[in-house]
Amino acid sequence: MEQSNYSKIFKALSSEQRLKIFLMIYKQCCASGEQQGGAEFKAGGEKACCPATKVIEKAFSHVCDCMKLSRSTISHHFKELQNAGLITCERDGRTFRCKVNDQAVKAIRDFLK
Amino acid sequence: MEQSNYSKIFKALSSEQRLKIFLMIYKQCCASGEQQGGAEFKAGGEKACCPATKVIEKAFSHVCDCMKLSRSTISHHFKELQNAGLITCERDGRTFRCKVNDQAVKAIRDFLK
DNA sequence: CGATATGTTCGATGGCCATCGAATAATAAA
DNA sequence: TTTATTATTCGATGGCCATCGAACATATCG
Repeated sequence: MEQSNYSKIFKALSSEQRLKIFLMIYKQCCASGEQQGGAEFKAGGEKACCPATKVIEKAFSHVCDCMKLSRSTISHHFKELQNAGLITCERDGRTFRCKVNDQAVKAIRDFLK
Repeated sequence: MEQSNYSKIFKALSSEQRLKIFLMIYKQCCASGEQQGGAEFKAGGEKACCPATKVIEKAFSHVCDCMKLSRSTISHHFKELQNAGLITCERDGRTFRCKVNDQAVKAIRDFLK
């Protein structure tokens, strides 16, 4: 992966709020859990953890519940994470499906190897 | 490592120029090598590669030679990399010693583990 | 249909930041 | 000591960006 792509990824994760959102999706649980009670993502009713390929439903709503940011700001952050290639999202009716991009995860893991 | 620390690291690496500088130091060779002829860092006369603990001398000068940025800007970028804990630098007379911080490298590698 | 819930888009705003050149400091060489 | 080299600091500037609220769009429910 090219340097400019890496700087894009790092720029996307350089915002503390956006990093939190990304990790919420990545871990499939509320990143502010330790401080605020640990509301968890429900992935199709399960309580799964860490398989990056898993599709998260209602990601947007859950992030809204966990973070004190306006909806428009959160929408913006989702878009930035998509633009950096970190996640892919898709709407179906009122459901917002979302998953982490495996390639990006691999790229991050391969950085400094 | 805490999320806020990670966002600091990622912020430092989110600038394409700064990422290039960091990788120059990390790899101990000129990051713009492919495009511009590959002037190399001389680490005490050797032609070493990738041991993060190695101290690089005259890092500042070499970066100045490799990049088209003013010295003040490069000085600023070195400072930002230090503030993020990615490198440590030290002046001794006219020599500028510099090395990558192992802990930071480990933290980056452990991200998403 | 009307009401409610859920996301998106837009314009504004305030703040941060990459970059520069000039001035300064510190050191080495002549 | 004078000069040249090298790095830091400072102030200015232009641009990007995180955030908000309002308006709009879309979909579900009653």
